[in-house]
This record gives sequence, structure tokens and C-alpha cells, in this order.
Amino acid sequence: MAYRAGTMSEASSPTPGPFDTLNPAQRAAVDHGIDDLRQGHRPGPLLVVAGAGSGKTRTLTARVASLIVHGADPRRVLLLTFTRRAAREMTRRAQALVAEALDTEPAAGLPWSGTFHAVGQRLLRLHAHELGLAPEFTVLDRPDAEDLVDIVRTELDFANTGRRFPRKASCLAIYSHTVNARTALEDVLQRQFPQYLDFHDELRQLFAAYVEAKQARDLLDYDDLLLYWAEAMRAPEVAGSMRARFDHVLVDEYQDTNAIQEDILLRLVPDGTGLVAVGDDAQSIYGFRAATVENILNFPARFSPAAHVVRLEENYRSTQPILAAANAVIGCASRRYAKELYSRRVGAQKPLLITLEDEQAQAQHVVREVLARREEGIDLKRQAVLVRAGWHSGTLEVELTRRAIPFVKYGGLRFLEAAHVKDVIALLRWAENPRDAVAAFRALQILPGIGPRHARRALAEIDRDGRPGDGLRRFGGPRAAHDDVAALAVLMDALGPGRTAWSGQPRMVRAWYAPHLQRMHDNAPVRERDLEQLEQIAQTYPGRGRFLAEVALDPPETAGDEAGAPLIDDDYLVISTIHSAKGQEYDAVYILNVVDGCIPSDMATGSDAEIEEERRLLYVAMTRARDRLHLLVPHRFFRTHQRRHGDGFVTAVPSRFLPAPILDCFERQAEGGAPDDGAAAAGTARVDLKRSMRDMWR
DNA sequence: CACGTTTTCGTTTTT
DNA sequence: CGAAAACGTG
Repeated sequence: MAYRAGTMSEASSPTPGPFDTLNPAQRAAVDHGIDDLRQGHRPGPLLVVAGAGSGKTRTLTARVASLIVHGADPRRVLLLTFTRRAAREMTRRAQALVAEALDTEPAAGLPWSGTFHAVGQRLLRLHAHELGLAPEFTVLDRPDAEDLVDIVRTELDFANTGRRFPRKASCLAIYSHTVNARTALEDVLQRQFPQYLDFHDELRQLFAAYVEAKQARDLLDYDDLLLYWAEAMRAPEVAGSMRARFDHVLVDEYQDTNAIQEDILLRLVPDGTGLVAVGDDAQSIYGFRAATVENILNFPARFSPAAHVVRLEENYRSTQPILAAANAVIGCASRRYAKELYSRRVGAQKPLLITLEDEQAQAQHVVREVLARREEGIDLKRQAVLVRAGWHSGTLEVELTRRAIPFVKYGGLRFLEAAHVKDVIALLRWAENPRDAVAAFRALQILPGIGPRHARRALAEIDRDGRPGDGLRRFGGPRAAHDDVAALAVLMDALGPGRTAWSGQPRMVRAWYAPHLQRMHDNAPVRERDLEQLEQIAQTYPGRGRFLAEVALDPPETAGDEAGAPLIDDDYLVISTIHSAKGQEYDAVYILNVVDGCIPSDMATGSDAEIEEERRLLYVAMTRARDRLHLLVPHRFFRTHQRRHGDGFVTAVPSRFLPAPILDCFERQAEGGAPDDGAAAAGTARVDLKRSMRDMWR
């Protein structure tokens, strides 16, 4: 092994070099079981309860590095993270630490580092044969999965049952929640979607058909990546060989894992040896995805002897006043958390709680502050605007664009979801997996004169021998579409096995697609540029399969506008949803719309559990800040699309998570004539947006 | 049967 | 308002 500890001196501490600056608790986490490792056996299970800003990533990466320094094979280390962003960050930092400690770059890197979904996909492909899966199975992203639901629903002909059937996105959401929470459909409907209780029977049928359709066509949706993985772990032989791949398994953000993920993990490492879980129960914010905080709470007792627990309670990120305010917010939670963070970073400035006239004033405040900070030498990159929902930053984005201030938005709409980009990818996907009905269905309907019906017929024809080109020629299509069908057949032939090198394929598809693009869209030139960009991205992958696999799970983050790559070395302001900001930190943080209805979202006030999750969300947002934190409370909201009553202003009330007793933690300001009365009312007057909107019209 | 028009409904967070 | 379901036309 190239990673032997032989180069190390016998230092007084087990982990020398870059690990010297860790504090005692972090050190304990990094060193746990290292002595065992030196004697050739693997450490017992470890849980690191790491508060916000307590150096969690640093500790986890240091542990990975330490394992490798002490002889662990990096190719046999599994590092599971929650988001793609975290996976990249973690891998990069661990590699840097190993390089620093060993004075050499580990040749293999950390090949098994990624999200649960990405790792699941790789393992399923590797074990496809044993599992009866086609190794080239297609991964459906959410819009794809919705399309398949739509296809299945049409086949079942639920359209005229009298009542309006749930939209495809709702169907998929119900399905997903049911499988992820491992509960009965009835319960999910009862608790989360009571408006659809009537459709119980149809939904059950729909889901059964959906599952069959996926299986018949080698399609796996996001949930399947976990479900199949979990299921595979029940087969002793498969479980055995999967276990044999890894010596160490480390899981980040454990508080946000769900029942399936826990199941996978416990089967992967039944006795907990070599297993490390890291997380913070106060930051669990993925309940809507069926994550359950019980996983982290119960972790130690899952093993015998119980897992060792290390707590990281010193916050290195935020100034003391900011942390005090965040502690106050989470301190109002109905559940008590095991730790209260402290910080030695002094700071005179309390976080600001600013009341403003409206969203426009809010946007202007942010622009002014952001520019002022930049004048003081804080790069735009070091500042972030956090929002509960992507569209909350709309007004601000307009203002930033107007003032030519560059920004990137995380968690916004993706490049890959644009119709024209999906069309081109559908062609490539269909070529890769001729049974991919979702891709084929989409591709066929690009042709003028081909709608759902003809597409279905064409598919049936193609399914007879699985050769798209031949099938299309047999199908022929309606007379008006003959030529277009023939042209598509030629294209599909050219994309078939052994015909065209991957590097030439995207261009070929684009050439075929160009006239259709012209016909269907009036802004064809703009879209054409997106496709050129897609072609560039495609060239960076070694082959079609790899490209499609990665693109489904790790789509390029580029926003819709043309500024993509060149922006990266520039300075830009970060706009992010709070969810996407998890694990990040910024010198200055501006949280928009800290009003009831936004935080908490009025979509999430149905149960105490939901409200508590929203409270943690605000806590997560606040604890992203290092030196400066602004909570913005626009007084008036212009809400368009009020049901049947058109647009109008609604009055907003400060978030209920800022009740009077904790307001001393903030410096309160009113801007532009906004009344500064609201804050005191929060906590007592539980007026949410929904309510005030209804009342407006009474 | 495709495609255009009208009507209705929901509206978040992510892999 | 915008997406998507339902409906109507050629």
C-alpha cells in the first residue's frame, strides 16, 4: 500500500501535522479507535454530535485523512454525504489534508465519496447482474419520473372519474413520501395530503402500474436508488460482497437520513466497526423528505457496546452576539437540545432585525449593505442572501440585475430542466436505453403531427425488436409526419451501437434538433446557445453512459442565463435557499422575508413537527453567519395570484420564531417609514399570511 | 388525433 | 400568475 504509516515519525500524539490545531473534542473524534487501527483492527462505532460551526467538516475530513495516514486504503473508505455540494467539498478537503500530512497526493483520491443516491447508483450498476437489473438502467430525475407517472396515468384513464385527479407532481410526491417513510398510503394521505383521500384506490393502482412500468423498462427513480440498495442488502450474498468493499464508512448530516438510509447503513455495517456518523439534531431540516431525527438519537444504542459519542460544542464561526441570538431562537423549541453552543469570537454588533416597507425596500437594503461591505473589503462571495423558497429572491434578483451586480443562485431552477435541453438529452437517453419509454415518448413528440397517441403506437412498434430505427420505419406515422419520422430513424441508427463516436453524438443530435427548435420556440437563438453549452459539457465526459448517469444525479448548477463558467473566477453574491446553504458559512448573511408565511412557510404550519422544523430552518440560516447577520422583515407583501381575487398587498407579521422575550438579542431598526411595532406582536398574535389573505376579502 | 383555447388549481425545501 | 387539466376545433 502506498499509504503506509511508515513515513511518520513516532510523534507524541497519534495524529501529527495538520491535525495539531484541533481542539480536544475534535481531536477525540479524529483519534477515536486509531490505536485499534494500528493494531490491525477497525475502530468501534462513533457518533459525533457537532453543533453549527463547530468544525464538523474539518473534523470529519481530518478523521478521513487520519485513517488514511494510519494505513487505511482510501479506495475502501465510503464517505456518504447529503448533497452533491457537500460531497465535493468534503472530498477536496480530505484530499488536501492527506496531501499535507503525507506530503503526497493520494493516487486514488476518495473514489467512494458521494451522496447516498450517487453511491447507490454505482453499487447497483456494479451488482446489476446479481440483482437482475440491466447495468445500463436509466436514472429518472424528478421531471422524468413525473412524465412517467403521467404516461401511466393516461394509460389507466383516470381522467374522467368526475373529480379532478391530483396533478402528476402531487402523485409523485405522495408516492415518494410513502416509500421513503415506509408507511401505508392511507397514513400518508391522512397526514400529508388529506385533500386526496378520495383518490386512495386510484393512487394505489397508479403506483402499482408506475412500479411495473419502471421495471419493465429499466428505469429507476431517485427513490429506487435507495430502495433497491436497501433491498439488495437483504440478500446475504450481495450484502456480503458490498460489505467487503469497505473498511470505513463515514456518514455526514446523519440527522437528515431517513428510514431507508438507516436500514442500508445498518446492513452495511451491522456491528458498527469502522462506522462514523456525524450530525446535529438541532439542524434537522429534511423531514419533508421523510428524514427522521430519531436516527441520530438512537444511533448509539443500535450497537453493543453502544457507539462512542463525542460532542463538539464550541462554535468557531459566529461572533458571540450572533450565536446568542441563534441560541435564543432554538431555545424556544418545544424539544430541548442536548447542547448549547458557545463562541469565543467577540463582536460588538448584535444581529440586526430590520423592518422595511416592502420587498422592494428589502432588495434595496440588501444591495446597499452588500456593496458597503464590499467597500470594506468583504468579497461578494463571502456574503450570502438566504431565502426559504427559491422565488423569495425574485425582487432582489431583478434589482441586482438592474445594478449589474453578479450573483449565483443555488437551489434555483436548473439548466437541465429547460425543455430544449431535456429534448436533446432525451434523444441521447433513448439511444443509450432503447427501452426508456420516458425519453422515447418525449423525443417522438418533438415531431410535428406526432402526439401522445402516435408516440404510443411508435413505441409499441419499437418494442417488438428493441431497435428504434427499424421500429420507426415500420411505424411510418401519419402521412404528414413521414419525412420527419424517417429522419429520426436515421438519427437513431446513427446513435446506435458502434456507429458514431460519443464525441460526435451531441452535435449530431443538435443538428437534427435545430429546425424543430426554430419551429417550436420564438427565442430559438437563446436556446441554441444553451445547447452549445450542453455540447461543451458533454465533451468533458468519456462516454454517453457516464454522461447520462452523472447528469441525472449531478446536473450542472448553471443558471438559465448565459453567464456560467466565466463567472466562476469573478466575484459574485450568493443567493441560496436555506436548505442549500446547509454546511456553508459566510462573513455576512442576509435572511429575507423573516415573516410568518415565509419562515415558517405557510405550507408548513399544519403540525407541530412541521413548525418545529421551520424553526430549525431559521436556526440553520442564522448560524451560517460569521460577523454580520441581518434578518429582514418587509411589512407589506405584494402577492400576485390570490385565488380568484387577483393581486394585492398583504400585511406581513414578523416570524413567530422571534417572540418578544428574545428580541433583546437583536438590534432593531425600522427603515423607510415601516412601523417597528410588529416584532412585539409575534408569538402572541399568530396571524399568518393565509389567514390575513382570506380575511382581506371578507 | 393533434393542437389550440379555456378553466381550474396550487403555490417549499432536494436527491 | 403559471402550470396543467379539461374542453373544443379542425
